[in-house]
Amino acid sequence: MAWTDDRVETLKRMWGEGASASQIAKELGGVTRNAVIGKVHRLGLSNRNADDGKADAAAATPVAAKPARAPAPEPVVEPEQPAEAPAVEEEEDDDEPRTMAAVPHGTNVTSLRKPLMAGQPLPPQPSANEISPEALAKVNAVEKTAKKISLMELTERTCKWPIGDPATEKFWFCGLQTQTGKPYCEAHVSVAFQPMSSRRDRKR
DNA sequence: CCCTGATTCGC
DNA sequence: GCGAATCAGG
Repeated sequence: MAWTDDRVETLKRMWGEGASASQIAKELGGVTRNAVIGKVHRLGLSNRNADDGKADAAAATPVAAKPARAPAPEPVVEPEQPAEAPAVEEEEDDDEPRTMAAVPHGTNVTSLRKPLMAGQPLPPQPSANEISPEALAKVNAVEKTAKKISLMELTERTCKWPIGDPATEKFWFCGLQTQTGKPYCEAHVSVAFQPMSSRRDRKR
């Protein structure tokens, strides 16, 4: 695969949007994340420096300009952006055979658009519903052994099932290994995706 | 273990 | 210029 203008453009865009090298590589296809990183560096957009070129020689000489002084705690105001907070929901393939098993008890689906900033688009919380008791028990058991990872630690292979109250400190994600492609671990998949068959084998 | 970007260096 | 291998970290 060659770095066509088109692909480079995509690379720049995604990198600018904060996508990871592997994500970009996957998007482009035919390249590895190493290739992407290598290209990123060659393009010189690895790190965005506010000032480039003829800046302070002192700042450009980290080795020599390293006083054994106390590291002056400068309030470095970095315009860092959380990239995309809603890492909970994948935006790509939205054609998953998901069948909302249970919407939280009294959740106003219509009014959880902007007010809630702590909890992003959250998957359905388990509630006493028509979910197989076994699955629920399973989940409860899993929650005890969950890795309890934070939002930033979520990856495509970590269970994104939220545990606890997003408005509280006691909030984390399951974090166990996902089942494969699924956003949740096995236990949570079983409660998140209902086998939409209520009475499958009826008369046939 | 999973992941991230950074760097090196033969091609 | 390219990117696999490797490094260094979370």
